Amino acid sequence: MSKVDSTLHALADPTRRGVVDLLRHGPRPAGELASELGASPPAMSRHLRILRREGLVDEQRADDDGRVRLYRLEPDRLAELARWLDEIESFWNDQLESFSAHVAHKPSGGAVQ
Amino acid sequence: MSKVDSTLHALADPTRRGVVDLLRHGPRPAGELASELGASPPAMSRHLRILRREGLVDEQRADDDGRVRLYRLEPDRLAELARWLDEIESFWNDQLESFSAHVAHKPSGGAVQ
DNA sequence: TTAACTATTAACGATATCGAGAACTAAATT
DNA sequence: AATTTAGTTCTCGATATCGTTAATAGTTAA
Repeated sequence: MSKVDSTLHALADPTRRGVVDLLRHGPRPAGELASELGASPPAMSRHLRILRREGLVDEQRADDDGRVRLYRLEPDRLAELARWLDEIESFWNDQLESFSAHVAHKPSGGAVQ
Repeated sequence: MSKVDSTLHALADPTRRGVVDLLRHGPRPAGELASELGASPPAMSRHLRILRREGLVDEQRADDDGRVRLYRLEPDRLAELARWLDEIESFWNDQLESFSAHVAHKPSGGAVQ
């Protein structure tokens, strides 16, 4: 349903998560991603296609060498995922609060920890 | 490597993510989770076992009826995942900052947008 | 214009995942 | 004690996923 589903699916693979980890520090050519993560070029290409399809990365040819394809992180989907997690956490904190309020008879501002 | 991998794998399935979404609002019996998400009891049981194995949920028998197994969210793993995303986002913001610094010659506090 | 290089796509086999139905366990009800 | 209820485990077949090898496209270098 939500786009978070497909984002999670894309990140479920360790190689693809490794790509995201590497791209945090800046754009990189597909070949470097492959060699650093111990994946064959075809395998990496497939992973990159999935990440591209899910909008997690973006591709662009290198200025100085048209053969090289630079991949860079596209953080919007990750931000969505972060929002989903925040949502869950806020609900969770509400529950903890109401629980401690129940116990301590102090409706707001109780030290939950 | 990291525990985030297995967490993502556990959340990759839409049914399992639906379970997490439902459990945000409070504990629920396995049967309710199954019927609300349109999964057969055996299928739901398998999904719950995976979520339990990855530490995302916890199970406990109901006080008033020992047949019922209540599942509740265990948010630690989700918090780890949130931290991983925060890490990526902070790197990303650093990059945006250094980029805008490059452009605007003002190292800190520039409006990135 | 060839040859080398970067990367992608295609075809195929191995492995993993998932759901459905049957059998089983444990607790409550009668 | 026998039956019903809640949930799990087992087995099996269908489907999806992933990696490897081979072939292809586009770009640069000789």
